[in-house]
Amino acid sequence: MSGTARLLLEWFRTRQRDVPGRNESDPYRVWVAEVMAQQTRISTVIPYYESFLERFPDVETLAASSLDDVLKAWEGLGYYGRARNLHRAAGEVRERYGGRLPEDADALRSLPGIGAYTAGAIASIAFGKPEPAVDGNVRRVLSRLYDLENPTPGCLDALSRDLIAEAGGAAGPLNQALMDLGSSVCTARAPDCDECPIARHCLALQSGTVALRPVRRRRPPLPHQDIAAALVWRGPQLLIARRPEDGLLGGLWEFPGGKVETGETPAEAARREVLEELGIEVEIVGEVAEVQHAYSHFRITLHLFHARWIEGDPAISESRAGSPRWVLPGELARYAFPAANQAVIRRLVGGEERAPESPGPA
DNA sequence: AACTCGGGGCA
DNA sequence: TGCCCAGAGTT
Repeated sequence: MSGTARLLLEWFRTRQRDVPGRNESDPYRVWVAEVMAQQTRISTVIPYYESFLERFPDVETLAASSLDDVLKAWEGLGYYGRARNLHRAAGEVRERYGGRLPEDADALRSLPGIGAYTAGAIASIAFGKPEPAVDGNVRRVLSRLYDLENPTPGCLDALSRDLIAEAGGAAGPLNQALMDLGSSVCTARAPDCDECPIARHCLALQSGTVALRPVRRRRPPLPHQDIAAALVWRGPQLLIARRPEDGLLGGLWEFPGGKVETGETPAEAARREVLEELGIEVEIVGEVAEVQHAYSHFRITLHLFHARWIEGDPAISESRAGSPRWVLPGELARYAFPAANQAVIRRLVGGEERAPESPGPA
């Protein structure tokens, strides 16, 4: 034994970190934790993990639930395709595998939302299979350990398998040790090599290239867009619509609106979009809020307006935005909305933001 | 291989 | 502000 694997396992054994999906025996719980953790910090995942499992304690419950309910539990966590895939995969697990996750990594890999990393993580952690699980942390740790500039997935896979073999096949603990090391010691910005249990084996540390591993690309500046949307009031009710399931924020609910075109004001854009998308005429009667929000690849200013319904029935119009419906402000809490809307939603649910000129509660 | 897809935390 | 994060799916 080279010692690297043994040092990793010893270091990991002394760690007691509260990480979702670890120290779990239920493969379903491991699965949910790993999907939630995709591109998401663990501290962000923790509250979602507990409440999600309380609401969907097993595959059967998840498969039998509506996508709307699953998205509501996912609201604010981002990458909503994960929730859609998880829901779809639960159905497949129920149909094909009798409600139990398959133990084989390739079978896991074929389920929606389970890629190479997640398949390896579930197989190794939940089922004890000698499979690699290379996430961003492991990629960084191995890149530094072997001083590799830009290793391919296949290369990292092979290196992981070697370490797993050195660990006597204990892939679960070894994979978790590599991930844990990457997230707490061998970090991207400020690696703490003094505290690293395998520093003596680290080729990048010997070469002085730790800060250069792995290489990262520079990103172009984020473009900006103005978005206008309307709180369309019809008496005490307001109008919401469900976004298409494909694409950005797929399946979430929103207030109707769209991009502000050049040469028009946000208020004009809000009125135009409501007419184009839902075929209803409204009059803009006031401004609600102006929200700044950043997505991964662009940023927006969301202009929200109060609007008064004039004519048109969204239920029978040829709408591109599916399933428009009228709801009371207090009912908004049932629907999953994008994070950019949350502050306004809270005010509406709490009754602080109300329809202008409305008589108010009797 | 390049793009899309959220949101939050941190220097 | 830019960068990163226990990645996957699509083209």
